[in-house]
Amino acid sequence: METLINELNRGYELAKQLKRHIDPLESPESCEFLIQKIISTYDKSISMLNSGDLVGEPPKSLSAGSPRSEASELKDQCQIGDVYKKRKTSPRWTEQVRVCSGKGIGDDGYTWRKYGQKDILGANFPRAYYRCTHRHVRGCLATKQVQKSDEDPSMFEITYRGRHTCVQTPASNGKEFAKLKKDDCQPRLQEGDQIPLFDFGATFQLKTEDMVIVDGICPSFSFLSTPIESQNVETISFPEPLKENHFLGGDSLEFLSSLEFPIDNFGFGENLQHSESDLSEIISAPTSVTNSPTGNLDFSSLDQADFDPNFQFDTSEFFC
DNA sequence: ACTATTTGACCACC
DNA sequence: GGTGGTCAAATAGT
Repeated sequence: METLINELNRGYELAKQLKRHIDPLESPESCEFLIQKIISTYDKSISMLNSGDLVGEPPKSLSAGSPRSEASELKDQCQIGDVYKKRKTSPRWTEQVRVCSGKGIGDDGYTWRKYGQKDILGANFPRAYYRCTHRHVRGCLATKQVQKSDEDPSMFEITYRGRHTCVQTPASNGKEFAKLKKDDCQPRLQEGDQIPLFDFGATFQLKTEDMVIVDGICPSFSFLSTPIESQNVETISFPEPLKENHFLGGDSLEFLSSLEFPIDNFGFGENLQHSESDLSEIISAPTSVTNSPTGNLDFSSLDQADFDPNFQFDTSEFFC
């Protein structure tokens, strides 16, 4: 295990060195993206290994934040009348994900409703509590906690608790998607604001006229039709140059357009009028990239595609 | 009017 | 008794 950690650390450092040697002006955005992806993967893997998350875990991908089996799943099945006793018997496994960027944190494709916030002892920032919007309608007991990192205020630590028992689709969850909140450093969107794309740091200019375009593009990236069971979370961070319109900002929408995603597969062709929250949701949803049925989708598919302008996602695999 | 967020209070756990 | 998680009334936003 120690050797493995050392190797991962080595790879992590090498990837960072490589990143430093690449001239952003000469390198394709894809290279920058992939390198950042590598670093992110190493970072997560190391964290998982150091925290012992893999002990007793099923052989899932190292790059994903595997659920931690804190207690028997049998407890998950308990039905407790007293709401306060639910804490005792609710699903005990948790997932943690670090999300780069102070905007659009935790936009993972599910709709969440904030139900509380607490100052945590020893933490510089309060912890926000969210539960699935469909808690009452569909009895979904999934919750998550969002807390700004003490070490790096630009990072957020998100802890997921419980599995979604609801099935959320872009069309169904858009209206209720968690609003951006000032307390979480998520300023409300306004025309001209930069909003995160993919929720890993990339941003692009939000313009009223872009709405339709975004509606057409973002669903392709939103791994929203998330399976109930798979909640591994992937953190992908774009380097600063990419945040500043080099990759997805401004004219870089061309890049997204060039990917030619079959948006009709998501049912967005029928409803191009989305609310602001719809947009933020759609855009940021892929925070949990590995929420896909593949369990570890990552962007390996992008690797294979080498950013071929003609590349298309096989959505049948991701969204079925 | 409806929905989401805020926040003080309550409760379980350690 | 302290702390964290949740509830629910009050408040804000649309």
